[in-house]
Amino acid sequence: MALDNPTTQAVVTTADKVFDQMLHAIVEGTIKAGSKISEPELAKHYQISRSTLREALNRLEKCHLIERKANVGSRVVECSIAGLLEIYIVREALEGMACRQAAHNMTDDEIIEMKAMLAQHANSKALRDGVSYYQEEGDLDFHYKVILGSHNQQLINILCGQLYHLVRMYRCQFGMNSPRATKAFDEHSRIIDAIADRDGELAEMLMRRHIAASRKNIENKISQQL
Amino acid sequence: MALDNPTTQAVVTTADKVFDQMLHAIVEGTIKAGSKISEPELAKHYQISRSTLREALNRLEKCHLIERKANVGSRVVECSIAGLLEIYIVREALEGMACRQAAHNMTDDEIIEMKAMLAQHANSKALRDGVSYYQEEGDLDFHYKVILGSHNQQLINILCGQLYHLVRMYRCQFGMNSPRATKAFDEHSRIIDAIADRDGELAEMLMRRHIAASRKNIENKISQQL
DNA sequence: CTAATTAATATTGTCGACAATATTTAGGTT
DNA sequence: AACCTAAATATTGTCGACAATATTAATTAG
Repeated sequence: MALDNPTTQAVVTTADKVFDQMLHAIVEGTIKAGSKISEPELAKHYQISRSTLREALNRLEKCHLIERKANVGSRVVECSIAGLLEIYIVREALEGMACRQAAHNMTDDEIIEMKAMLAQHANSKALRDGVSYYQEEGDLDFHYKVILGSHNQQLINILCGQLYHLVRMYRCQFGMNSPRATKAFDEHSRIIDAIADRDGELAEMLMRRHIAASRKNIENKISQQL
Repeated sequence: MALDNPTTQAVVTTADKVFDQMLHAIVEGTIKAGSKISEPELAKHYQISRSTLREALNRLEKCHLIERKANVGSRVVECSIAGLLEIYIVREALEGMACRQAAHNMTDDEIIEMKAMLAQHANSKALRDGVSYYQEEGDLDFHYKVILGSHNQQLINILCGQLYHLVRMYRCQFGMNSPRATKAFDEHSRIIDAIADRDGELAEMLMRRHIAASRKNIENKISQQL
């Protein structure tokens, strides 16, 4: 899968595998949002002991994909509009800062690599045809690279390690294919330019606007539906 | 304890208690930073089974206080200057945004309560005498209130749930009592004013400067020591 | 028939033992 | 003596069973 998380270490233990499977299942909605998680049932389903399952559940909790109450159990998080907007607020702050840091800390090679990636996106059939590819994988790839470029392990952990699974979940469940594809591409280009110029202040501002625009796009859609 | 985390739910299970004890031990350095964690040894020390201990370890990992490698074990995180600066970068971004949100979302009552808290800090003996109290608990209390005032659950979780334990750990281990006490107090006052004026943009800017000033203060200290 | 109380059931929390993997120690070869 | 190899040891991962708590069902009083 194209946007495999560079921060996720190699999957070795069975708890890792089950975590991976459940991650996909939750993100894609196979395990429904808001549903209660039955440990005995899932343990039987994955053919593992409850201890191992609970280990996997702990990692899902780290990604904020499930919530646990003592002596009661776990539930998959709900996907609400309010929750989505909350995430966008966090992303605006963190990715904005990541972008500023990337402008300071990215190596020249990393910048070259990023430009190459964007050029590839520009040529990609999917972008010309429609919105699908770029919106999904390409967009996430771009944001990933910027975050990694910050060279700030805390930022990387929070954004790539936990928040992005939630972002993907929302994208899957709400089926986001907004008409911002080409516009977003242009914004990405300008962001890279700012990073290449080592202009952290501008880079942060552009990234924040970029994310805020997506958020407002959603807010508009919602208000229209009412 | 004055700055008990409002997001931490009631401690009911034994794993919770052990988590709490280990949390304090790590923050205060009783369990040394960078040290390896022996599951059999600690399980014996706390008189619990390894399963329960591992449950506690999982929560510590969620706070980024320990790091685990598959089939190898857990280590307490190291406290490096670089790591501290990374955290300040994240705080600047997230608390800045939290402050902006607080300006939008805090209730009038919450703002009144905050002003009262600050007035109390101004009168507090500790502030007049020295730097100790305000730097430690008062400062954290202030930041907590702002974060909670954002009414953004994601922000609250990340900042209060995980990042602040690390911040406290650094404060304990590096023994931070900078000469910024009265200056910081003034900055807090202006931030609250901005929130009361519902000026989110200014509130964010002031909070970011406030945190950036702390970071630069540390950077200066370090460069002097070299 | 409704509501509260209690009994029955199911689920989560905790435990100790075994299996798989890593680390250390001992031994042998160059 | 240094280095690689292999046995021994210790540590982590996984399992199934029991205890504690919550949820549901049954029973009884009003």
